[in-house]
Amino acid sequence: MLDLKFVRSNLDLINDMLKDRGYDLDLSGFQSLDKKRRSILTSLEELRYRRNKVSDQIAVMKKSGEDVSSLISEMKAVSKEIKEIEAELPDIMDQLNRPFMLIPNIPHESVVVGKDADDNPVIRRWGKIRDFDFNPLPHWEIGENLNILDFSRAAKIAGSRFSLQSGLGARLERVLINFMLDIHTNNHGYTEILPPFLVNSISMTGTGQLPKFREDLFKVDGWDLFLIPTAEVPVTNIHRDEILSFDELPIKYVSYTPCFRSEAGSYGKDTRGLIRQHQFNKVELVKFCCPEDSDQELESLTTDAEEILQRLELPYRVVSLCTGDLGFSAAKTYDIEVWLPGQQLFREISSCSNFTDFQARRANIRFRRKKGSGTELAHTINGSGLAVGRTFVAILENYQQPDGTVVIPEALRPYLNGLSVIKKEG
RNA sequence: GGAGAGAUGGCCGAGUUGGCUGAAGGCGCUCGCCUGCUAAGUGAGUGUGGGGCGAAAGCUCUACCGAGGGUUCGAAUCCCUCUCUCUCCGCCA
Repeated sequence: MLDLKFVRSNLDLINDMLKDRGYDLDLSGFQSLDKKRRSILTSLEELRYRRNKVSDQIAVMKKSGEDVSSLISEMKAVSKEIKEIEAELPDIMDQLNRPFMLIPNIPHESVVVGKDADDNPVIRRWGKIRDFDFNPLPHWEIGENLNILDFSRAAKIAGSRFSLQSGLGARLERVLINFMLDIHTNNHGYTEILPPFLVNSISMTGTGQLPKFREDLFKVDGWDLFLIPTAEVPVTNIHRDEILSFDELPIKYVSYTPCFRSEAGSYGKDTRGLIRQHQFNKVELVKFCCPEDSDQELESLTTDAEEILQRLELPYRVVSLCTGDLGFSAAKTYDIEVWLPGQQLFREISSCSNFTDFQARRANIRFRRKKGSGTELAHTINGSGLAVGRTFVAILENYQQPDGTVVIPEALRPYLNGLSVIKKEG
């Protein structure tokens, strides 16, 4: 959510921004609605002032035994009027808020204007793409051949877009989670969080999933609870409605959670393999910092995520999302894309974003520079560090051997009792 | 699931026969004074959101005592609903 006062006085800028982002949002009614809101508020507060004053007067007069019946009947009318105006207000607020909540964040000045993913500039590349002297297979074939991935039974149990890992497949996934958490906590100074995997609608609104993206969420029938689509939701909401102190910033959290997404609207896309699942594991990095640091904190969060790929020796590139590809709440986003030789493409494995004060305003996350000074909105930053399932995919495809086995990256071997290769079991 | 208790400012804690209580008192914190010894004393200040005026400092109004409704001229105080916390019983990983 943007600042109301800012929008009020920068409507042209907002409209340009919406165009850059490819949004079709009509804000023409905004100004008159906002004016109406303020005039209603003013008259309401005048009436309340009067009521408060006279009520005090009544109390004093009553004590001294004076007759107050005429004042009371007069105030009866005033109270009635107040109630009528109060009843109007929610409707105005709602009319004003509905489009307002649908305005996306303003892109950072460094974000290039573009239409879609094809316009995303590549910022840097890392690692050498391996030269295969055989035809590399996609991970679903590798995994099923090794009996560590089973999509048909997953479909039997739950349906399409679910997966089942077994044996070393399950173990590799678990070990990857530990590996990532260990690096971020021990080497990068993040505090580990294990949050609820279901959250209420207030939390979902705080991070921007609601009201705009309800169809993407799984809701628990009969409860005000949703399955989290990312740890960003519970972890960012840790400090909802809080005033942080300057000294504790930046706050850095790392959290492993499963993530649940309906993937509505992506029918027919990535139907094979582990790429797009209703449930997947992710290790998420979340930061809270002061405004002047958020640019730098996004850079360091991104390199924190990159380090996982470097240690696993998986080649990747970093792209900066253009205006047309940028997410709703983000001012700037770096996508880290890992190379998948089985599919001959770079695939997003982490998305690192600076939300500036956009999420913080919704979620009411503030900080105070000094005791007694005013409050300011914090900036929030988050990114995957990394998507575990896609890391699993990248290992299978990049480390596959002609005989169908998969070599385990050096960095993971200590987590697997020194095991160096995944062979078909049983 | 059954029975009961509670939810007040950064914290503790008054206030429940409705009326200068945005809220006593204490602690903490900030600034000043005093003092000189790892402390004590003393003075002042110390919530958030919204509106109006102002270049600003600031002034002023309004709302907020878990949340939402209701009663009333007037509610932290009365009534209803909900949420959360605690205690006991039951059940359970």
